Amino acid sequence: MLAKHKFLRLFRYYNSQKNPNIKPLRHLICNPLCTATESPELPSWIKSSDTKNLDEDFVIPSLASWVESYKLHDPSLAINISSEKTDTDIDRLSKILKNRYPSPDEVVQALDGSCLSASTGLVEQILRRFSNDLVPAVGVFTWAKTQTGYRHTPEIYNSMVDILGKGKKFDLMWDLVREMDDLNDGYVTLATMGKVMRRLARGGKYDEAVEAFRGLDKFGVTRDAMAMNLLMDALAKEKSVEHAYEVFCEFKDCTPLNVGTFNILIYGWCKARKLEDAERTMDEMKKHGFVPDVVSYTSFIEHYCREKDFRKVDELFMEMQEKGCKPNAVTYTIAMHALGKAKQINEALEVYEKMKSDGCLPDAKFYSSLIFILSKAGRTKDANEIFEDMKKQGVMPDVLTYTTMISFACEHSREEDALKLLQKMEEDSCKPDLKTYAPLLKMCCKKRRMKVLNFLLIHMFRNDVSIDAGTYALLVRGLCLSGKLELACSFFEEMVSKEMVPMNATYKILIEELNKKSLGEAKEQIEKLMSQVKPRESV
DNA sequence: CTAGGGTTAG
Repeated sequence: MLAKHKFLRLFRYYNSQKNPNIKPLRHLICNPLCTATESPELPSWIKSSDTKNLDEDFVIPSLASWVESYKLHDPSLAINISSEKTDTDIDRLSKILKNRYPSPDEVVQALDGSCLSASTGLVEQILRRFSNDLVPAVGVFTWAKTQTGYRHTPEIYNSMVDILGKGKKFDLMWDLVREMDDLNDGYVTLATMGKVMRRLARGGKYDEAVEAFRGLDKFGVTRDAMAMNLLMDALAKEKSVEHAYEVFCEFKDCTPLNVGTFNILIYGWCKARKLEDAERTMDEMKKHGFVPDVVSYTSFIEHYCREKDFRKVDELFMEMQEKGCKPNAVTYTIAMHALGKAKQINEALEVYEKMKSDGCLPDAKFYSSLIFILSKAGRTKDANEIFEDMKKQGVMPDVLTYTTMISFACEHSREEDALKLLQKMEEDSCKPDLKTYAPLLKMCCKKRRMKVLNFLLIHMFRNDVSIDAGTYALLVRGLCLSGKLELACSFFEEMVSKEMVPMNATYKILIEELNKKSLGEAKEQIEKLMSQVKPRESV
């Protein structure tokens, strides 16, 4: 049967969407937890591979009727749904966390003294809101476990594993994985171990990531093609395609391979500018009886785009045609974007024309790129027209489209436009992310709009967007350049208090500015903080 | 998450 929390998320999702994007829906529904026979049968379009071009008038009623039949199927859900409306718990909980307790234990104590009760929705939201803030995240997670009648879902465990990995707390991360395993309830899945491997790879612990893969069966997870691809992808994306290749060599004879396995390597070699290795992998792929597909070719096209070798890009498009491999929206996006960035705007627009004549439909990401290159070329009016036109074509702007529009509005100091777009996003139920807020924050620093800055910080919090080290760096730097040193110092302190390691450049600019203004006392304070920063965990 | 993101320079 469909897990309750999952149903609730689905419910919230369908309640909030004006323009359904099927991808997250499928992600929500299509997993082993949800495929049991007792559940009302899912609408068939959810499982169909054609996730694009489903229109709203069709999807929403279909989903709504499924949700209704599900409610009948499990009447207890009605109660949960009505309690969804009480968003005061999250506010009260957040207020307590604002006290910035120094350790998770103290968070637990504070929460024990409150009359809050844990629920899946509440914990999920807190973990999102504090995903870059370990003390409150771990505190709430630990506290919720002690609440009677509450049990963490596997997804919440997975989120916590991910948060610990992101914060480089690898020992704690492993402890938690073992704790999940001890529950003996199939809590550790490939989703869990995927996060583990990815975080280890990102932390440069390549060997440990491989070890995690080797030991998958200890947690009852199968070492299949999907698991191996996950590991290889994690390694290849973190600048270590060589490690990915080693994994490939070691396991290729005892693990089933698929096209994806080879594409991950091709992509990795291309990204690392090792074209010969990429070509060798392509040959090896053929030897294994796999035919290069659009993904394989697109990786090569991207490589030549990076090299600005557009003659070679054309050749590859031709080769694809010969081989009967149709380029898709991704392929066209890459080619157009690269031409636009290389200031060959007319050639870029030709790609758009070619795409249309080839019968390939643009998607939101494609339009975002088009808007980006037009704006970059100073053609703001055309960019705006495309932004309006895409909706008429039935493609709703996504977070990247809005971020692109907001970035350029900020770059041209069109404050009002930028904020209106942010508001429009909300109306469209399109959630902003850190990259959406970054240009807005930067603009506020530059123009010394402290009230707007404050508004944005609250906006972020309300949208569960947790500030990361990069965003703190942007704030400190921007405020330094605008002479708002007091605020710059307080963000620096906040950053350090979250165990983030400031970059040298961030530290340097702050010290320099404090020196310039002869603020000796504040400078000493910052130096003291910096000396207490724990050096990055190594080996 | 097998491929498409502009990020931290004036």
